[in-house]
Amino acid sequence: MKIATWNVNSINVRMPQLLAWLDAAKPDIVCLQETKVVDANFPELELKAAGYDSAFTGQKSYNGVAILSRLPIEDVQLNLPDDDAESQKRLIAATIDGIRIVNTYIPNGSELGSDKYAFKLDWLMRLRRFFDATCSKENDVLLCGDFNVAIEPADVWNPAAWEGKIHFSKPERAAITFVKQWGFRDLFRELNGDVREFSWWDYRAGAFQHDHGLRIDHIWTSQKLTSRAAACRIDRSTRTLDKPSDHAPVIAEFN
DNA sequence: ATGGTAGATACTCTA
Repeated sequence: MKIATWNVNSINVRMPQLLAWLDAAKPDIVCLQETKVVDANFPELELKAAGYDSAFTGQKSYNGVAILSRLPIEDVQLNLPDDDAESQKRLIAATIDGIRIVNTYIPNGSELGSDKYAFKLDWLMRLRRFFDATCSKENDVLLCGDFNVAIEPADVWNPAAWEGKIHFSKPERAAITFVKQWGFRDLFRELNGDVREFSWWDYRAGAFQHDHGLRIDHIWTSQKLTSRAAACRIDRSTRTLDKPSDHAPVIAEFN
């Protein structure tokens, strides 16, 4: 069982790359973020023709998340429980092959002290409450997506320069750690030790060419599911393509 | 010191 997460930064722009990548990487389940399309325009039929069912929730221009799967998608849940119809589309959950999959596009936060930063911290508290209220850590649970937070220094190309900046400030790291303490393991660290690999590189200033990146795209698993994990890796190949997403896919394999 | 690029939209915002 192969499960991947990828912030595609517009599914419309990335569709040719997504289809080619599905064909090459052959994941069973893919969680997408920043689809940037309303539901009426989601390319459901093209993905079905490629062998994937989909569940999605999107909005115009910003945000938007989707789950693609070769196996049946059950018990789809959209948004956090206290969201309303106007809320930003940042969470979709579903059960596939007995695994509760929770796909999130955690708010960027813009800059420390901003309204968006406060929204990010609050969103993370609400995400923790979502797990307390709706999931059991005795089950197979997987949380993945663009977390917009680097957890530890090894997740940052220049930790000294990034300390206290957006994506690596102490309040963000404390808030995401509180989510983790629900009962998750960071699967990439669990399986790869202290290696320095990144999942996102800014489009500007040749960041990818210099490997000036952050590891902000994550796959976290409950203890039960962690024990089935065989591999977790970041697929940098998509970042070398013409007109790439700024994020690379992260792929986990389970026995 | 506050640029650099990309995407969607509509003459700017978000990342």
